[in-house]
Amino acid sequence: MKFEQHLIDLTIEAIHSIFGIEIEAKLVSVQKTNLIYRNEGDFTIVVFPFTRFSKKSPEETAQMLGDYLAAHSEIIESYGVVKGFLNLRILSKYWVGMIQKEAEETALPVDNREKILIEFSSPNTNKPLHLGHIRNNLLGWSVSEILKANGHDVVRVNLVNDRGIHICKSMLAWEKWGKGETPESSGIKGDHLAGKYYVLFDQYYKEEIKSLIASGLTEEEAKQQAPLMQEAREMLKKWEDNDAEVMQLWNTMNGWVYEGFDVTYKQMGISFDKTYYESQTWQKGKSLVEDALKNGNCYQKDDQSVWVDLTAEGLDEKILLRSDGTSVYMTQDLGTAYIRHNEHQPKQMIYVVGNEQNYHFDVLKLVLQKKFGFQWAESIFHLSYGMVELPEGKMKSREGTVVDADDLMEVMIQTAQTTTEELGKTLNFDLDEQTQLYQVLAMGALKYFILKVDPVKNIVFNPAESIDFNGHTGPFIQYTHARICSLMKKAGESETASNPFSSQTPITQKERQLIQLLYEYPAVVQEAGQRLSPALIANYAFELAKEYNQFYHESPVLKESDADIRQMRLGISAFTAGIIKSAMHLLGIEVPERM
RNA sequence: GGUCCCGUAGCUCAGUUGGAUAGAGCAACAGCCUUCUAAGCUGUGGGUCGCUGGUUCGAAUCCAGCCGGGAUCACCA
Repeated sequence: MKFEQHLIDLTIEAIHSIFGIEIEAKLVSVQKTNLIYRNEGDFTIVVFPFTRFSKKSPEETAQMLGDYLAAHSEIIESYGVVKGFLNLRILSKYWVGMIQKEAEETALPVDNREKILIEFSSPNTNKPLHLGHIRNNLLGWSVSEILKANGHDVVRVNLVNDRGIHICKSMLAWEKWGKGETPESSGIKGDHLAGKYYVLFDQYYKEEIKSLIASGLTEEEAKQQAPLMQEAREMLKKWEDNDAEVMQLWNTMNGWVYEGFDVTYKQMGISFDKTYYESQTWQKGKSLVEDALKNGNCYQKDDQSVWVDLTAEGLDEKILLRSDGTSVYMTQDLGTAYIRHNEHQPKQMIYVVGNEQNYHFDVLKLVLQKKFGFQWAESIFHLSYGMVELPEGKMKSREGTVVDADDLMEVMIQTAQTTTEELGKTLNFDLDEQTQLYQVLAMGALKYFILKVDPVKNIVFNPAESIDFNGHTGPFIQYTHARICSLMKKAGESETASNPFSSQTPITQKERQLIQLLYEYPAVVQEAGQRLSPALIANYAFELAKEYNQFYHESPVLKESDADIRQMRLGISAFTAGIIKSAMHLLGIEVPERM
């Protein structure tokens, strides 16, 4: 920051001149003045570190420093001392100019052209998306938008887990109890249809286990020997052998699921640049492991299973190939990472995956790097996020306590509609506009609710109470934007000022705060990019909207007289609307022009 | 048990490289719509920043130990 730097330089000079001591810039702390003391300054210098050699009290030291700075800098209007804090008030005519220049200098790069791959969503094809996926998808989308805003070349990637025993269960159940039923014939969305049969499988499977246990088997034995499970395994085997009939069923059912996912993703407002399917990458992992076995970086046990030893790295031994030679989750992920890196050569590979898989990614990275010798594995970053839990505890798909993504979004839209109608906001909206608005508000509320929380934290989600439209919410910010739009419209085109901040215009305290906040936006986006944190953007947007609302209410009605002030306020409003729109875009949230 | 994460107001969350009297929203109470959108604004009440010690002029923030909650340590994905 140029402005802070100027004050730091000046302070170093002052210390040298007053006390005859050269100090390091590190010792000088310049910060925005705490809001409580804003009436006496814009910036604050902390003088405690100087008392060591000033041999005076903090107050006296601050006083001396203040005297010097006021005498030697033309930009300082006045200063005040509170304990060891020196508060500096900057002359308005300099303040606006400098803060504007600063913003230009920290402006976001248009082009950083670092290629960054980001994987998110990663669904299974045996059931529809749920609340957990919603957090994942929103995070992934927002982070990728933030990285784009920082000038990076972002590739959004989805990895569909389309093979394995889980989808075979759905297929088997459909063959047994639902043959002939299609999304068209039943009117059920494709992914929900697959999910229906997955649940059905589990029900009958449980019954089988129960009766087997009753006939004297242990629970373990029962689980293994249940006829349904054995049939599912056979089906998986047939799938791996490329059996024509099974493959056809697999293709059909997965096709239904993808159609269903498309609808959900569209409703969520997200999309991908590339979709990978595990059915197309799992073999690569297997061959990588086989190579490592030959090179002695993995080892084989007596039962033919293949392992990797990570005890030297402080982790455990990890299985990579089962005794029957088939691959496990880790094996597939190794292959996928390899293929992806070869295809894109990215500078960084981000995986948006829940924190329950922290260990998995530690292992993945270590194996690639230390055992397979791929230096690029360093570029793997696991963007880990906390679980979404319900008030009753964790969601359990088998107990039917999962919150379905489609259902939740539907409920949100209905709530948006009732709330809006109760307020009588859409009386002169036509039907299309109404539908559009409810959609935008509902998704805004949901997305904001999820994204405003730091990703590392778990979220407790109460479907009935959690999502509101008042207060610290997406709709509040959307509302602020809509109100500005309406204001600008009334003011008329001619008055949308291009350069609102003429240095002659007097500025109130509230206006200073708001302007300062507006110009911080690029820095916030940069930090959000470094920390991969949509929450930073979300909280900034709220603060800005709130600040604007206060400004709006404090400002007297704009009359035709006072053209300068009127012009400036309109300028601030237009500027605010622009930043809100941009910030919300980074969260994947649309802002309506009226609501 | 080992490793990792979390703990801030009744609830949901912010809290910058350590800085001033720890902030919002919700909920509660009291006000504000002849004037640019009241999904808003203003005010009141509400805190042992999990506990204890350490470093520092100064700790919610850094360090150590403990307490509480969660995740993970599968021939599941």
